[in-house]
Amino acid sequence: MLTALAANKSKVRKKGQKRIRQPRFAFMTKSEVDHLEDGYRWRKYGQKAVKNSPFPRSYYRCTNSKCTVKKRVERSSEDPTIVITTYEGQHCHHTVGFPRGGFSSHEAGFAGQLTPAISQFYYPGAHFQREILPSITQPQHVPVREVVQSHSLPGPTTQLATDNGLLGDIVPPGMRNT
DNA sequence: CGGCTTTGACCAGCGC
DNA sequence: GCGCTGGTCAAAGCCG
Repeated sequence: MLTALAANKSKVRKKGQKRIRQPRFAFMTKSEVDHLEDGYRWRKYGQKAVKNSPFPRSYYRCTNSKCTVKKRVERSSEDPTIVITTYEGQHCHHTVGFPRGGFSSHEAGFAGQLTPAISQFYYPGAHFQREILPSITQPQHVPVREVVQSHSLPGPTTQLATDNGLLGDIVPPGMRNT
């Protein structure tokens, strides 16, 4: 890389903004691909190596300018075949035409009304099982929603989810009665 | 040509 | 108070 260029870049830089706490939803998907189609279009804006995992974490943002939903995608350090997708925020729009996948408008609309990641259950070619942990159905003081999805046995993944503590996410009011 | 990915650096929060 | 880590930005490059 050109150092001169890098120096020039640093001059114009001014980022590192606040960290707004938004509702997050974590999903565990057993898949060989990192980026699962969920009916929305995502733009990758960053990738970082995280401490607890040998695999880098990718950061995506919804391409819809009016939509502030973000998502993090990382692989489980214990089972590389498990992809942990964490959604932050809620979509303020329906899915786009699903240019790259096999989504029907009905399913896409359904996903848009619930949570984007739910649509992953319809990921073509994979049979996902959704497992909602007790803390979800019976939210108490901490509105935590933990969803584990896998197209294999949910047992190990459930264990993983709890062990890693990666799925402790806040559920927005509108999401609880689903 | 437009959109998306890559990549390095910056910033803020948190823990020690 | 300092250092570490995570999260975000923005320019350049690549691809369709």
